[in-house]
Amino acid sequence: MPKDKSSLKLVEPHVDAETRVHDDHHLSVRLWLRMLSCTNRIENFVRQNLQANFDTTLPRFDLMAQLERAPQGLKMSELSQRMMVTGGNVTGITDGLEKEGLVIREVDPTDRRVFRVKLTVEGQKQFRRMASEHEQWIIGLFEGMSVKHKNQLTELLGDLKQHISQSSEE
Amino acid sequence: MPKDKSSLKLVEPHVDAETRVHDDHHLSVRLWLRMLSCTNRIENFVRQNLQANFDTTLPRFDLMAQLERAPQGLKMSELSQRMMVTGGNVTGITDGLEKEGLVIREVDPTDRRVFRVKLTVEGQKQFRRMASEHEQWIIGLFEGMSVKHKNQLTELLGDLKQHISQSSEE
DNA sequence: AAAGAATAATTGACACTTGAAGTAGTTGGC
DNA sequence: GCCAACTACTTCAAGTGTCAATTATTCTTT
Repeated sequence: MPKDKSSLKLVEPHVDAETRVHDDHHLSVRLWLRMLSCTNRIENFVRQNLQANFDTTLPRFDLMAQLERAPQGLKMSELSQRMMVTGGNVTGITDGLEKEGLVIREVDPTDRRVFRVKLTVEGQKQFRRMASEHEQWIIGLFEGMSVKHKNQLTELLGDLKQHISQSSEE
Repeated sequence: MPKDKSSLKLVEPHVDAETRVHDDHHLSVRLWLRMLSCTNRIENFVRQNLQANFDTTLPRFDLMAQLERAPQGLKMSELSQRMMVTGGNVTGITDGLEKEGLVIREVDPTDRRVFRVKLTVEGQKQFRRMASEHEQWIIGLFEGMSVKHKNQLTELLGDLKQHISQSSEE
């Protein structure tokens, strides 16, 4: 167990080496746990509202949201990538939505391995109804926070996202 | 209330009074999506590492983490609350861990409805091994970020958590 | 053109998650 | 004491998620 991590970061100069290491280690974990906790709360809130008000689920909503901003349709693999889930998963969710007539698989004429998934007219209608309520929920959850703080938070998370991409791709 | 249908999209910057309000509304949604994206990436990273290095899962790890800081054991309902998941879920995860001898259900002598769930000695050993690696993963993911920014982020998320608690409890 | 590698999507096995319904134990008012 | 309401936990069905294996198609190489 390495005790010497002093090379890690610059820290306030008034603490001794041991405390510095200790604090620095736990700082990241604490931050992560807090982030997770916030996200989970919001996610649960949204999930419950989607269920109660529209009898649908977050993944379905997510998939439809991706399609809404891609009117030309998306390949299954593109959906998988954008939703950050595996391909097998996308198959299942698409099956469900297609069965309800909200989404359609169209064969790509240039490559018969590919499906282009699109929102149906019905799907567009339903999504728009959901999206505008969804926006209100989110605005409500964040309304206790000033615009300035929201911007700060957005920016910090942007940085984080950059750094993560580097660290986790090997 | 805006009849605007493009609620989830990022909008190109037209700059007039109307659009500014519009953007202001979208600020919260954008923030939320970014937060979700960061959390998902980290969570996926941790999940994969837990699977690859310890052949276990995040929920199992989570449950054991809760027990580790409660040596007197926890009731199923307490676990459910702390992990922010439903009771039925905790039953399943506990079943699995108990079957592997990492966790044990002890009957509470004062109330025969409740179980006190505890880590076994074997469970403690395994958890400590996992926890110290887990900490390194997290530190690694966040190491691109300065201590100052980590502190800022932690504080902003703390505020957010407060505000959310108020908004989402009715 | 045929063999082999690569890509797109699906399938199946298993784990997690919720919500609703069910079982067992406890509590409080009569 | 008794019974209704409440609490703690489990069970079940359906949806979500992963990974590994499979099928179908396209690309590459010869």
